[in-house]
Amino acid sequence: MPGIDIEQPPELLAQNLIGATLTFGGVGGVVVETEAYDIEDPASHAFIGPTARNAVMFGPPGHAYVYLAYGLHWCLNLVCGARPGGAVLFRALEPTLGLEIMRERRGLEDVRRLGAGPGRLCQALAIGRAENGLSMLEAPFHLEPAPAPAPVIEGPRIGITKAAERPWRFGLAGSRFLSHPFPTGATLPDAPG
DNA sequence: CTTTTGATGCCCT
DNA sequence: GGGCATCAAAAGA
Repeated sequence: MPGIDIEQPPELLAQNLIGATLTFGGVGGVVVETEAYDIEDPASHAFIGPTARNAVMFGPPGHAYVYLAYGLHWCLNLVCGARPGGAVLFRALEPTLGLEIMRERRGLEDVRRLGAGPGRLCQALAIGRAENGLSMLEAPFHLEPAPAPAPVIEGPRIGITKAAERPWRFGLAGSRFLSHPFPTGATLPDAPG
């Protein structure tokens, strides 16, 4: 069975999602930036245990955990199956499918910013409250593994105050569609230098 | 390029 | 009531 292996810890799943293709309703692109969150991680919504808001994170793996950040922006996560409370936040896409639709949703804009950020990504794909709890392994979602191992870089996560030093942010090396640049020189051991 | 700040909804204690 | 896994616009360099 080809497909993303969701039965792995979030920090590995997050790396393996780099270079994958994510679409929703036929609109989307290549995943170029992710972050991992874990139940033992003070920065994670799952850290405090199951609540009404984070219930999806403790449910079936492969489902979408969608939450509202700062009262304005939706953020999309994939629940992983290695253990309860783990998930991967999709932080940036390189738009490849439905470019004009994404442009309309976000207003005429630079292609590089259509999906560069968790809030922008959700606005471009029209993902919101209604998608919370849906399986990302079935239509209208489509998640396709990277055709070949992608060169991945890692760095500290963004926009959090707790455990901010944890290097659980991952990006496609050299991509021009990241939400924010990575620290120069930051690479993974198997990445080309 | 950088830093700063306002908008805004909901969850938890 | 406090705090937040964000974004865009504005202003300075």
